[in-house]
Amino acid sequence: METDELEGIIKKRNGRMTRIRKAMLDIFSAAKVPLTASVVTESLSKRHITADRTTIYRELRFLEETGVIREVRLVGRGRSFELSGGHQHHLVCLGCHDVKSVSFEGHLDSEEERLLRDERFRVSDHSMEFYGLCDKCST
Amino acid sequence: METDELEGIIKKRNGRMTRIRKAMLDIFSAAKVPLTASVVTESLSKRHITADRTTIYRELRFLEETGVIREVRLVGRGRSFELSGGHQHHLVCLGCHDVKSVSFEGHLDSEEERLLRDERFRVSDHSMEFYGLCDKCST
DNA sequence: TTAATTGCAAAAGTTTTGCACTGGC
DNA sequence: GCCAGTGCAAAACTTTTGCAATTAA
Repeated sequence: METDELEGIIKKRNGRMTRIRKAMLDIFSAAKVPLTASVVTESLSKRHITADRTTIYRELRFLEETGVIREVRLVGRGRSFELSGGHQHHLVCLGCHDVKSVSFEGHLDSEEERLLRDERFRVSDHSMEFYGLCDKCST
Repeated sequence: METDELEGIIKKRNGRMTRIRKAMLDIFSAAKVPLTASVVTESLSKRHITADRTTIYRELRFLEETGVIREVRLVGRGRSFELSGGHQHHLVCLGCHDVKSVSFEGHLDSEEERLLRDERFRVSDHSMEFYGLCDKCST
């Protein structure tokens, strides 16, 4: 998603482009893996921007409600978020706990159709994570 | 997994069959969805068994380390656990927040082989969750 | 101006740690 | 009797709430 596009979404919600919000959008745009609230706080510090915990959490909720970011849950990690665009899946190393985002080359459409037919469950989103050992840790 | 089998696993770890541990094994065996620490505490109460929070958390860790249960992360829910045997996936309703466990009829073996080949990542486990609306909430 | 955003204080919820006591085997 | 298991108190960590002050538009 482009920065301009993000700003458009936020303006529709009567959102204002504050220093903290802009920095958080930058941080999520640059992130290659999902970020927790505390990691976002650290990233802001590196940019010499201080923000109260409360503000971070409120902003995360705001960005999630506007659809800019989405929540990700990974075993062994705290609640985290990533940019909504470009649906990512994750490789979580059980050795070094590193996370890598990857795109899934398979397709789940037929499975989602089956769930609608058999379970009467209308899928709108899914998550898929792989746990195991990365190259460094597998020896 | 059979109860006898579970007891065998625990004995190998020098584990003792206490009232609380036995009750927790029963609770997880009967559960149809992943359980959080607080839900486990409530379930124990219903059986007139009181257990300190500390004990619950220590027991959850013990059961996870012995491989009896595994951690499950679902968006919108706290950290939860389910019995390891019979790998389950989940339908999470975004309307009523109910969870249903289902087995996936597809196959991810080829995808896991691709990850080993292209990413040098050795998959040992995966999670897959579907989010959407259940029958009741989709009207 | 004025409504959205922020910081601060405080509370609520979750998970862990240290230590002394209890209870399975 | 030994040592795993337990409860209690306390701390660490995460997330939310209420309110007054600030600031983008």
